[in-house]
Amino acid sequence: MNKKKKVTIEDIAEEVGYSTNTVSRALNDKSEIKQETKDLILKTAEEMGYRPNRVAQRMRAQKTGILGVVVANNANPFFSRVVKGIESAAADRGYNIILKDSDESPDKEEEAIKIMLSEQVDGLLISPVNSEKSNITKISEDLPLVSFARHFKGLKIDFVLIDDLKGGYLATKHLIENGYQEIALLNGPLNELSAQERLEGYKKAITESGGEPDPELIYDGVLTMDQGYRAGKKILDSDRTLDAVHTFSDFVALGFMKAAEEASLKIPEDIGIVGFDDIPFCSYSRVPLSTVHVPIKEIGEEAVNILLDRIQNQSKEEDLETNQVRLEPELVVRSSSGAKQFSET
Amino acid sequence: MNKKKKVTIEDIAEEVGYSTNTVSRALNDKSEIKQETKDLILKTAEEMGYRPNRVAQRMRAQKTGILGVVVANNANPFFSRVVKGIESAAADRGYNIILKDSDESPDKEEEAIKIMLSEQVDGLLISPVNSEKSNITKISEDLPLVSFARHFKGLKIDFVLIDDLKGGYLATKHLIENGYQEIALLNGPLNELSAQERLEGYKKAITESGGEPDPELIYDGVLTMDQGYRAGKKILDSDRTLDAVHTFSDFVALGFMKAAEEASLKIPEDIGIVGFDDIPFCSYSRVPLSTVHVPIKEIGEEAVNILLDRIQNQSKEEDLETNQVRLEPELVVRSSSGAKQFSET
DNA sequence: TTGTAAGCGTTATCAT
DNA sequence: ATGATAACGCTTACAA
Repeated sequence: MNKKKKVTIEDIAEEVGYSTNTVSRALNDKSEIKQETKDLILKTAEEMGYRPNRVAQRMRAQKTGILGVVVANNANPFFSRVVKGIESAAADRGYNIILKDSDESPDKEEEAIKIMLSEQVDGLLISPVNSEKSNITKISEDLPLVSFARHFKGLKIDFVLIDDLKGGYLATKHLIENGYQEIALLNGPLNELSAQERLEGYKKAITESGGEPDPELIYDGVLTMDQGYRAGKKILDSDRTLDAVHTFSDFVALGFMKAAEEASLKIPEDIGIVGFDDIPFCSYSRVPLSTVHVPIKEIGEEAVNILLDRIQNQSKEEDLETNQVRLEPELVVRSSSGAKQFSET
Repeated sequence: MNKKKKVTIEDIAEEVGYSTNTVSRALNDKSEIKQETKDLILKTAEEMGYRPNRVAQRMRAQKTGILGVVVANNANPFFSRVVKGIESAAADRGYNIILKDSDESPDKEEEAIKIMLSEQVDGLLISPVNSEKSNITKISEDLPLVSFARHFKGLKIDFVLIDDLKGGYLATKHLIENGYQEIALLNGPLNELSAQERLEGYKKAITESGGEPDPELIYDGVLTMDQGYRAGKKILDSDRTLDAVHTFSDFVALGFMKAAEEASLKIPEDIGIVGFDDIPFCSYSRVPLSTVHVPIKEIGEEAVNILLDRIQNQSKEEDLETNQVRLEPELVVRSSSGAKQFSET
């Protein structure tokens, strides 16, 4: 029993005594064909275990039905859920996805994009590592491209992301309203636009309340749980006082929370914490984490929709305006914030 | 500026005045070619922005360089990290992956497999939803196939998974040794072999200690955080006494933990909890979660290695033995277990 | 209603 | 060292 069994349209043709053409017509349910022959062919194909060869179909169609997905880090639950949303939305519309993980590395990202190009993907979905990518414009001229969760700074490229400014604003304002006064920001890497906007939101909330942002309370490049933990250790160990923190992600918040507890700080009495993303674990952390909820699934779905629209309108006059969507974040108050006003007014 | 710019080997041939053949040779760095022409061709290709068309290459090579990955649920951090491991290991060896999420649905899984077949993937990696899949043997005759994290019951199909029996045993034994006496098992769906083995390990530990497994303490089909929470509610609300629980996943444990705290139970004094998987959040839950650590990354890597070995040896006499690997789990004691002996002896 | 033949982009074989 | 040609499996004009 050898492993070579790939049944082709020709094998079927031979079997039933019709031409490959007729077989193809039957398989694709074309009109001009006798019901009888069609039935026979379909039955035979089934029996022989025929599966259409997508590679060959592609070769003809000059379309692959594949969407390339370059994710920054699939080990991050936020991204893995977006990916799931993408896969599901794509599948609903008959597309498959090729997944590459850039692992937050610009080099791997570039390599991944090249591969996607070679793969002839019909479109590309990407959560860029670096928002200042000069050559991406060129690529997007040839290939429908939508960035998700992050985007390219100042470029006319479709994206779906969270209104980060609003997110940062909401979180900070919430902390202020609850009496916290020295609010730190553990921001992400500033080369990411989302981090830049988060910072703006943070500043806006503080300024609006009559305060003034204190540069010493602003940290950037804190991305992982571990980094959050270590940053927490360092900050809480220094003589810099603070009574609240807003972080770039729930991960970071969780890490910080651990550091805070190790420093014997009470949450939320001594220190308020507000994260970002609303991953499922927020309700299950040591102290349930207040955070900014983000419609993760929708990010993937929207991104796929926009991309497929663009793919399907590719042939028309290309006057499609750039489609830049910002989904609304929402504050979710749990226990890690909001008690300051009672304990200290 | 139209979006049609796909440069082919023929375009290059025309440009440099050589045949497509020569261009191909230059591109593939074949020996029989003048250095001079090669340089010219390479330079021209670069300038024209040529990218090899993988679809066409595949058509010729009758190999795709693609591995199909059917994951049970990419929103589950355990799986998403395995997927990351797979993608990374595959990329290292020059393979791309097509990802499909079966969403724990047998129907979607079947559909996904069909698609992979059509995609002509060189091999298939799958975490099966249902371990009793009769037609998978047929498929594995045509297509190199390795299951990961889960496997097909009694079939001669390669797999990489955790020694679940040992995992269940380790966790239960640990609880027993720490003085817990009524240990419940919140098991996964019993149609999964891993759940069956987990149960065996649980029973083995109890029997070994001179006890007898109590069917009333064994629950199955508890898979998600939410289900863990609701199961916890129900169990703790009943008059059935218990002082410890071992769960099918950390998720379930986290859900159960929440229910336990809502029932004002002290962890680990009143109730001990041991999860499974060791997802990164274990250290960050309300009470740091004891669990059974699983070498996640290695699962993906091993699976890819085995699969590629099989792919590369496909042509040889197919006397390769089935390669069934069980990676060793390891007990990780945190705070949610192990104090019973002190508080109650 | 069915068959013939061309072509998608690439590479391998066989000439030259 | 280079070129012509065939072939991979499929779909689609065009013929019959």
